Parts: sequence; C-alpha cells; structure tokens
Amino acid sequence: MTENASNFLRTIISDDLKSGKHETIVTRFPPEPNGFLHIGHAKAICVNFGLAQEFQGQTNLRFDDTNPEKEEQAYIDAIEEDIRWLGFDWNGKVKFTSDYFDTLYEYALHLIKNGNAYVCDLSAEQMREYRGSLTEPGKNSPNRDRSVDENLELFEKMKNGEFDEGACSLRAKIDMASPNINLRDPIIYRIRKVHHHQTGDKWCIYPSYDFAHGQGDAQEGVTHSLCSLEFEDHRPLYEWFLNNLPVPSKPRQIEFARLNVNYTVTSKRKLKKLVDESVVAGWDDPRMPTIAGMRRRGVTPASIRKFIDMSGISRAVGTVVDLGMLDAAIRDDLNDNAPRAMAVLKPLKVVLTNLPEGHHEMVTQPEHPQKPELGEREIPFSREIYIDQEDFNEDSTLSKKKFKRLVPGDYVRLRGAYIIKAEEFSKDADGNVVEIKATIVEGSLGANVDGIKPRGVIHWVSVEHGVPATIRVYDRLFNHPTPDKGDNDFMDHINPDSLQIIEGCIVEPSLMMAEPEQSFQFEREGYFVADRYEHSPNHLVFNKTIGLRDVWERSV
RNA sequence: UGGUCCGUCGCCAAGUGGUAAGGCAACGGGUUUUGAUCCCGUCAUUCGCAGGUUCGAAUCCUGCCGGACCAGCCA
Repeated sequence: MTENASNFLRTIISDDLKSGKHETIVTRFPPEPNGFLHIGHAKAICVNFGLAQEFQGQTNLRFDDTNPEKEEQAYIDAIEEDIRWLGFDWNGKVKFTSDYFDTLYEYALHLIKNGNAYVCDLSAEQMREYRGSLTEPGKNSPNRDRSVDENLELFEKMKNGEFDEGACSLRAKIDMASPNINLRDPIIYRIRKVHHHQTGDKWCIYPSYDFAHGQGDAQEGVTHSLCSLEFEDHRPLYEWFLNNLPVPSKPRQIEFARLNVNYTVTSKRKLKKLVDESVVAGWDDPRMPTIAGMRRRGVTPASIRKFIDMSGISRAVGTVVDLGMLDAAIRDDLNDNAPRAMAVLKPLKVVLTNLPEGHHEMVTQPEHPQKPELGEREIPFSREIYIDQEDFNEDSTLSKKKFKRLVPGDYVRLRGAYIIKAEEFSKDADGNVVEIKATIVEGSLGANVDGIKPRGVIHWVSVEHGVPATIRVYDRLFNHPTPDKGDNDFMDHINPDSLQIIEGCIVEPSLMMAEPEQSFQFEREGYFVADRYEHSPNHLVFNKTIGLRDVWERSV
C-alpha cells in the first residue's frame, strides 16, 4: 500500500506542487448527513484523506447540510465515527456548509446586484416546462428581467418568510439555451420553512448544492475538490460562481469514477429497503456494504484501505470491481495479524482409547505460525476430543490425495498434538456417525514417527475443556453479480442463504478471553471476529469474516 | 437523436509518439503439523472497430460501434 501506483489525481497534485501553483494542498470529504456511509464512501474518504496525507496536506470534514429536512444529527455522529474508525482524522473542527450561510447570503446579494441572479415566480412544474429538454433549448422566465431593486426586495421577503414554500426561488441568470442543462438559470436559493439541525430556525431559505459547494470550498481554501463523475456537468457552473463572486480562493473540481462492487448494492434507497423490509437486521448487519456492517463482519480498516488502493482511481465509467479483490485484501491483513485458534463448528466426539481415563495434558501452539514474537498459547488436550464432522469419512477407500482427513484405519495429525488412528465408529438410528474410537501414536507429540504418514492435519478441541459458542456464517447478500443493473429488481436477487447461525460450536478455552471486535483465524476454517455487541465471556459469539482461500473446495 | 465523459488480459489499472507495468482471478511447481501462508513460474505480437498521418501509434487525426451521466425548488 506504499507503492503509490500512478493515477491522474496524483499526477495533477504533484504537478501543481512542482509548478508552485500551490504550496500545500487541501482536500475535503463532504458527506450529506442523511444516511450511513458505505463502501463507495470509503473510496471517497480514502482518496481525499489519503492523497492529502501523502502530499502532507490537510483534509476538511464538511457536512454538506443544505437540505435540512433530510438530515439528522444521528447521521453526523455515525459518519464521524466511521471516518475515525477507517483511520483518518480531519483538519481542525468539523465543518458545515451551514457555517457559511451568512456569506452565501451575501454572495447571493452580490449576484443580484450585478444582474447575475433574479427571483423567479415560476412553480416547480412551470420551471420544468421552461427548462426545455435534452435536445431543445429552454425559454426565459417571465421574471428574468426584473430590476435589481425589485429582486433585492423580493429576495429580502423570501428571507423574511413572507412567501410560502415553492412560491418563488432565486436563480442564477446564465443561459436558458445552454446545451448543459445545469447552466439554464439554475436555482440557487429555495424556500424551506423547516428547522435546521445546525442553524435552528434562523433561516427559511437554503442555498442549493451548486451554489453552496464551490463557495464552501473557496472559504476553506480547498485546492482540489475531488468528486464523482456525475458532477462533471456541474463543473462549468462551479466555475461560473467562482468567477462571478468575490471568493477568497479558486478551488479546482476534479471528478473521478465512483466505486462499484459486484454482488452488492450501494444506493441509499436500496440499502434502506433492505433494512426496512427486514432482509437484514439493521444498517450494521454484517452482510451490509456499509462501513458499520463491514466493521461488524470483522473487516478491518487496513483491509478496506488496501482494497481501495488495489482497485485504483480512474475516470472509466461503469466499471465493476470484483468482490474477490476485497476478499483478498481482507485475507491479506488478517493472515498477517490475526492470532490463531481452534474451533469446531460441528462437533464429532473422538475417544482416544489408549489414553487412561481422566488423562489430560497441555500442548502449546504459537499464536501465529509466522510470528513467533506474538508468543504461544496453551491448549488442554484430553482423552475425549471433538473434531469436525466434515473431517471424518467412513469410506476408507478414499484416496489420500482426495481426502486428507480421518478415515477408518488410517492416520491423521491433530494440529499441535498427536497423530491418531481411527479404529472404529458408531452411528445413531439415522445413520449419522456419532462417535469415533481412535488411538494415539506414542511419541508423535511434536514429532514425526518413522513409517507413519498421516493423511493430513485436522483441528480439535478437548471435550472436557472446550467452550460452547455461537458462530454466524455469512454469504453474499445477492446471488447476482449486478443485482440492480438493467432490468433487474435487486429484491429478486436476494440470496436466501446469506446467514447461517450455528449453535453448539465448541472452541478452545483461550477464546473466553476474546474481546469484542477481536479477530482470529480459526485454523482450517477462516477468519472470525468476536461480535461487537453480542459477544461476552458468558456467551461467545463469533461472526465469520471470510473463509480461508481453499483450492480443494473448488475442485470438489 | 443535444451536451459531457469513457472504452488497454476474465476483473481493476499503469502507460500521454519509440515498440504493452502492477494487482485480483486462473493455471503449473516447491516448502509446509492450517487442503492456509510463503516461494518460483505461466498468463495481451496487442490496446472497441475501420481508415489516415509518421521511420515508428494504445498514445495524433477522421469516421463508426459500445457504455455511463445530465431535463430535483436532491446531493
């Protein structure tokens, strides 16, 4: 994550610094506090904060709060938490576009005085008609040529609440025939008689995004205003305001492609529907592509950053990054950092008959096989152990190549302990194997034994010492790579088996010490995290973050 | 069919006139008390297509094809 592959944003910034256009750069992350952050926002965060960090600049967090009826304080808090969790911190205090409402109002007056803005009485519907279409020019508003004085007076009345919502609006006077619809006299102030979460009841007129954003950037000395491709058509307008207003600086807007990942959806509306219709348990359900959901799933901040870095930045539209790339980033981080442990998801009892009744001893295993500096842990071993049901097959003719686990009459290594040989097994009335009798090979603890070649290595937990746990296994939420593209209704492509709750798992006792949100690799199973909210020493609950890479499973 | 942008390996992505980086995936092989990790190797005579300019083009020009976005008093 330090190679810094070349991309057009890095090139622009580095050129601006070299040429002396800027001595230092300032970027900003401008979320609207009207929903939870998701993987797509993670890219915007990593790009804005990451680039600034790389070039020793600053990044402002500025809530773009120009539409109070959709926004809430709760979202502000959640967004701040998500950004911090991702590992970033902003420059100074949190900022709000509403911090500049006074200035923006002055700017509107400035435009009016210069004949660059007018109060328009057209209704929303009329305005749509006057706007024209993609192929036809629009028509001028009948109010377009009002005098400066009249506009000043009307705008004053708008501000004072003398008009109803929708009765009129303030528009920039640009060009109703422009091929760019954003330039056809866009609305810059509208009447909204609602309480604002930051400014209270001070205002009943609010600036539009287009009017507020660039001016907010200019107030803060933002040098590079990075946004997504859909704002490309707004850039001429962004620049028009900057050129017609006495702004303190001239930021540059640069667009880049947003992140799309397959097998998921990221639109706020769709995510909300999943929550509202109880397809998932909430915004932070581990199957959700939200930052909070991924966090709950056990995805680490480092792996998200790595993923964003891997997937790159470009202006190519309609690209879809393979979820497998996120998986790779997660495994990469967790493999390096997660301590190992043993957990049996579907227990099958094995009695070691050549060990005396009540026998038990401690065996030691490193916390991490490639990192001895992380220390060791002690694991109790005894005469009765559990192995996973899937690690035994009664068909002893299975080849060693095909099944590297326990079969009757053959040997297998118990990870960190002895080699054992399955002698016999018993079944219940339904034909399920319920118990295996096996023997340990003397001298095989921590050593190989001449002439005995175990088929493989399996994990285990002592019956007497094992601790029960609940383990939740997640699969992708959708069974279609692009659930909301084209004619697809994303609700038709929900994977009915995206959640499996396994009760009665038995895990090694050291896991009783696990803290919520601590990640482990359960050997041979995958990466798991102690649930952020429901895990406790009295009730162990782990969420499966992702399985180990498994070439064998694919060939079956 | 108006405007803007984009098309480089299955996926992402460098490259900006000098003869196709890298990552993910895949496929071989080695190490291994995790079928993991790690290591080694293979994987675009070709850059949406067709012409043109040039000693030389993925990079420049022309035309065509395909995709994305824009007609909220949303951001």
